[in-house]
Amino acid sequence: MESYNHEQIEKKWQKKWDEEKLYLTQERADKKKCYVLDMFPYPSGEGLHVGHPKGYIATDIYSRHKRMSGFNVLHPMGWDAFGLPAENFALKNKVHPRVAVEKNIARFKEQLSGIGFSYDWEREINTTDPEYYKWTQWIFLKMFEQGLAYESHEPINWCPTCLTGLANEDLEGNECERCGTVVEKKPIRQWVLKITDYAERLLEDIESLDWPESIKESQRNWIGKSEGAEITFNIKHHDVGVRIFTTRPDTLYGATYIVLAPEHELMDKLKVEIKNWSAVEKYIQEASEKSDLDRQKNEKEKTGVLLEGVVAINPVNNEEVPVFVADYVLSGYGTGAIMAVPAHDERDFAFAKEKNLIIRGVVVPEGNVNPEDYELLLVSPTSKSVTEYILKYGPYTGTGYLIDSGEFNNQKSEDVKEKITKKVGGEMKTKYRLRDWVFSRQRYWGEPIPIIHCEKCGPVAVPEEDLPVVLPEVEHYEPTGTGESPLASIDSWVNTTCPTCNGAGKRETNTMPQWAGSSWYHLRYIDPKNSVEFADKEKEKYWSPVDMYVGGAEHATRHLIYARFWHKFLFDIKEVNYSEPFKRLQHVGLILAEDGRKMSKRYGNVVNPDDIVHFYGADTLRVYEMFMGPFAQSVSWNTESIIGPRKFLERVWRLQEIVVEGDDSLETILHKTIQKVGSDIENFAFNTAVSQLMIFLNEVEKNKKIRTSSYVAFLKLLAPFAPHIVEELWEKMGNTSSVHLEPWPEYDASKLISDTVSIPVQINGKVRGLIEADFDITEEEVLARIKKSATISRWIVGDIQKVIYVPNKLISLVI
RNA sequence: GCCGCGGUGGCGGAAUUGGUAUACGCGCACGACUCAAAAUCGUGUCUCGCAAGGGAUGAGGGUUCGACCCCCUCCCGCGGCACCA
Repeated sequence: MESYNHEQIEKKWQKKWDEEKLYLTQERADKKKCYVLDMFPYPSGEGLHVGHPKGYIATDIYSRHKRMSGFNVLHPMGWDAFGLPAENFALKNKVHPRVAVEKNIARFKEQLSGIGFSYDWEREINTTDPEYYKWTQWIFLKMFEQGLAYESHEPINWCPTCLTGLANEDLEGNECERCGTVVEKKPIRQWVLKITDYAERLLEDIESLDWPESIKESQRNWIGKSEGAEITFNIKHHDVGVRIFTTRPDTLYGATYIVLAPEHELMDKLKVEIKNWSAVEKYIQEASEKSDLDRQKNEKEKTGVLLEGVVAINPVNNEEVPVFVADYVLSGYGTGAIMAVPAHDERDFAFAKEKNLIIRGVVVPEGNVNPEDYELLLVSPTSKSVTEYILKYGPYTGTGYLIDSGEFNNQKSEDVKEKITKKVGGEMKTKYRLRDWVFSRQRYWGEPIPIIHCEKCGPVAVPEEDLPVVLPEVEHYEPTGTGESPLASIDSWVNTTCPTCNGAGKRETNTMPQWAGSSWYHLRYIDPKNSVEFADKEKEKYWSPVDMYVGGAEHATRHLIYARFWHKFLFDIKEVNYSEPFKRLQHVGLILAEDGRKMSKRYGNVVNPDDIVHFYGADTLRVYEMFMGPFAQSVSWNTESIIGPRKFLERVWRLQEIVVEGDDSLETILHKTIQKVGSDIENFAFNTAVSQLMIFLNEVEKNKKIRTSSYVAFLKLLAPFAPHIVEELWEKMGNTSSVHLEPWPEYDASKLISDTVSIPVQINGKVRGLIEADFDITEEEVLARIKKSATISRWIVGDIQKVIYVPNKLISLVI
């Protein structure tokens, strides 16, 4: 027997599979489909490190297993090549982004091909291909048509390093997610997508998804639903009122002042009324200059100014209350105005204390109160005593029974929210934290937004037949920093005619963000070459939705929200059949460097998969990465440990020497292995699947022989994990077609049970011995055997009071 | 602060979801083969103890014949949200 030469074997089969187009996918009515998708990579200049393929290995194993189990599997790959990373790389290396991307893709592809993935490369897509982004632009126009894409001049987050506007999702705290620079607020014209129209559905449908709880939770937090009421406080001697938003209308009787956000529109209208306008104006000015960072730093410190001469009226009791402007109220949320209830809200309490304002409690806590103090409340539930209590302990933000609330006294706070709102003519309202998606970037390397600006007609959609609007060649593609994209300087491209009136028009020069192309790419794989329609309806119906989606958890509140939003929109305009794109999602845990840090060129700790493939082989790499630990968990790479999987494959290689005809001794373990490997793959528990394969191999070696049929079954179980070595061994058995087209072995449930069992004997909760017995031994027999055994029965001192027998598992005696 | 996930040998991690804790692998130690080394194979490897036994799944309590698993109170790590009314 020649020794295991991984390099030769792997090259041989990769070439052959490719030539035979083994993994080509077509729609087939006779088979159930399974769509297995990886989050496609940005082809960055650094190339793949050893962590990138982890997810791809998992989906490859999953796909191969599904194929062998009779499914028609769609398993494609492509490139998310627009956006800042690609552009920044190009700028740094002084090459055109298009050239850089082409080069990087070639490099990525070469690296991937060495690992033996079963992608259908005929469906390869690239978001920067005009034939691809034609449809990205098309979707944008459909949204524009429906009023979901609109122009806005609101101040947005601006990264002073990347020189572009950003969406909320592009921030980490208040830093640019790309470069870590603290963002500024900048008022520039921009395109915005109305994702907030979908907030409720995006939230509701989370429940239907087979996704990790942590990602679902992140999305719920990101959408941030809260239910409350909008209530108007009239302003004395004035015909306008202040519309406030509160989640606690039940505390309306406790409202002792009103606060407006500095940017509130009422400020201008009340200008003449406000006696101390210069002070107020100064405060507003200062607030606008404060960065978000300053605001957060001084979270505890509440600042604000009283609007002298302005008095609001609490609609529930006609009480006159003062009005403040303070930056602890945010203009972007709710109505930008609140009623302040210092007795029952931390922030209002802090502000009231600072400014010495009235604090009036109207809700009595339910339990959990210092008994002495609670007595104070119960004996005399008056404003005074409650206020004393609150001053002593701080605000009570829970629910309870109302006091000092007129007709609502003694009712539970939860029960009166709607009643009180109704009484004052307010309205129950639901608010979301989610903001509309700032969709324009002032950068070169992105999809041009297909809009033409006309002085007469306003923004006009580029007619569908004129798509794609191709990104023009440009001499300088560096960002300008002016709020205009580099495209603005190409007059010949910018100046065009208005499609509506044929007058002079100017093209929109902003481009789309990084996330545009990836928001629908899962659909492009279904019909990757279609240039006449978005996607063939029959094909879409056949493949949709994605059955298994695998990628990093860092996309929880970015790509995964955007893609759900676009998909729902496409569902609404009847382009797709399902309202959710990704039925099941697994997230892949990072592979960290040996030093526990992220792998990065910067730290010089990158392990290149090419080296591992060359030295240990792709099959070893695959088995190792799956064996390292639970799939979703991060683990540190450890080149020392990779020897384990390598030795395992070498031992598998030697197995061919001990294949015999007729030997039944491995039946039970074989069927257990078939069962466990299959269910583990389905559950993404690859580490225990590999471990079970190792256990089986250990048993075979102990047995010193394996019969042909068991060997065949074992090879098939290993095939998804180590496709090359198995294919070689399969061929050596005399087979002429690929093992990867073979059916997955089935297990026989009756053979899972071994003839004998060993039953631990517990006496008063401690294991005192083992009873080796035939399967299905009765309780009486076990007890008899215990009595016979001196080493066990010596522990029985006194009467047996209770016997718990779990058949074939355990017996427990209580003395 | 709120929410979610987690904490098991020297290391990565198993444990059929309440039934022999530490599978599988790495590392380490010893042995075989060898002139020698590598490779390979074998044995051992949670801890205290000569042993009989005892103790241990972040800490402490509880439920149970029996708890890594369920309940309560804490501690630590990771992730999301956070002046969102």
